[in-house]
Amino acid sequence: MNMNNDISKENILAIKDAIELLGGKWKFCILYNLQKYHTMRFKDLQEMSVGITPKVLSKQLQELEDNLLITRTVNATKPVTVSYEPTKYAEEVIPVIDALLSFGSKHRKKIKEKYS
Amino acid sequence: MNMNNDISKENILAIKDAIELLGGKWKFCILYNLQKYHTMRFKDLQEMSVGITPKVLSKQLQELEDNLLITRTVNATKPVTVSYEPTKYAEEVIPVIDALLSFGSKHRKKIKEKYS
DNA sequence: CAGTATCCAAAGGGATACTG
DNA sequence: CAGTATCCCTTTGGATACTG
Repeated sequence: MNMNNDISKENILAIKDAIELLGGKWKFCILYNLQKYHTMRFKDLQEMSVGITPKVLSKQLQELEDNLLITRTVNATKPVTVSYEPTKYAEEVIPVIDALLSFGSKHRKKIKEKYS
Repeated sequence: MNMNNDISKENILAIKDAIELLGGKWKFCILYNLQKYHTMRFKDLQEMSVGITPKVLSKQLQELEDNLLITRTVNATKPVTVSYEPTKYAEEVIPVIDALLSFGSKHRKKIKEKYS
């Protein structure tokens, strides 16, 4: 098995990087919501990501911000609100989300058929 | 924020399902290699997934098999060899792998530029 | 060759309560 | 509202050694 070519190795590294960046239980869902509604507040995201606790949501958002995928803006309202938005760079992730969504839907149908 | 529509909820569930199925550190790399070479032995996969231990590889393969994404075939050679192949159904995952690979490559370039 | 067995460390994630 | 603090549990994955 000839695996001694750089392209394969590069590709493997690219996939690993992407997964490291976007992996975990929540990030894709957060990005999906932000792409769909464009701007959301902390509370909105918490309600939409059913089951997530504030601590976990906070951490996911910080990591996404660190990776330049979202921006965080504090609004001078009373009480203070914070809005999150996807960056221009985050558009690069849309194809991944779409593909994941498409596969997930097919898979759910397949499972549904199996047990009906 | 109007999130009370079933489509959004369904989509979120689909994404969560897909990630649950394919998430983790190795599965996408394994599937990438299997799509590329079509058939691989345990040892090949271990060498290509640099750093993976046999125990972990074994578990990933079992989970992929349970989810109907790969097949496992024992060959009556001496010593015994085992070959893994992607199923027809696994073709549904290719778009996800491609998108992930594409994003990962762009991201690696972006990081490389940043620190050069 | 293709795994399994055992042990262990770290990361991820959740429950609950609290704060500016 | 938008988090943080603390505590804790489970899952994931890795090291090492061993087997048919």
